[in-house]
Amino acid sequence: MEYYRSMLAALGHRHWWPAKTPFEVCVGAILTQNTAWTGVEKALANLENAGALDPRVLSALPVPALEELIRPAGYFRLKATRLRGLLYYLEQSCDFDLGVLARRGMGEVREELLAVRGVGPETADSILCYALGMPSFVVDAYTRRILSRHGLVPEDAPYHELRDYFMDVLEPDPALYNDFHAQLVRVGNRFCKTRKPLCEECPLGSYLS
DNA sequence: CACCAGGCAAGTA
DNA sequence: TACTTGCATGGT
Repeated sequence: MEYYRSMLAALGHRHWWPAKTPFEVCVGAILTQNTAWTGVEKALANLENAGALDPRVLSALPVPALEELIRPAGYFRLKATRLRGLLYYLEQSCDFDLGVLARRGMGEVREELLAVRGVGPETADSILCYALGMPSFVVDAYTRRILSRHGLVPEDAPYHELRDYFMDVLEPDPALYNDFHAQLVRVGNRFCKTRKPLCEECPLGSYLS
């Protein structure tokens, strides 16, 4: 919590995820897997220009066409199938009305998302938090890097351990989880860019006080 | 040129 | 169960 207060003071509220609609969040969550956001932006722009940032239009799109549109996000064949899988789930579970999912129990929806091929814990939590407005803490590479380098968790700590680390302490407040993860990404992006063990300039230490 | 980016699943022993 | 590998483009 001290980290959060410090980052909040330094950076201000971020209220995050660059997307216009909850559905766009779902698409972005798949596209950004192990990929720089710049490529994802291009892919999303392509989809937008094609009028395909709509669940029904996107579902009707032939796979090769979809692959071409998302090519700049990398792993395009893989992600095309993953998107189809997620679309199928969204249609079956709520007929593309994400508000319906948002009113159900978080644990239940999380399990269902994890059962979709190509949806792992981070993607599921991103959708829960940023598309459905639920208090599911998102752990990503930056989160792990920042916490482990500050000796708060082992470097190879499993996903759920990091998630619990936050959720055991924080109130289940969607806006808080949203902003907190955004802060971590911002700090990681600016100061812990590399995978290599040291990030000398990382000023998180100075955020603690 | 080498390395990295907001993961995940499948294959191997 | 615990490693390893494939997936692909674009930027530094």
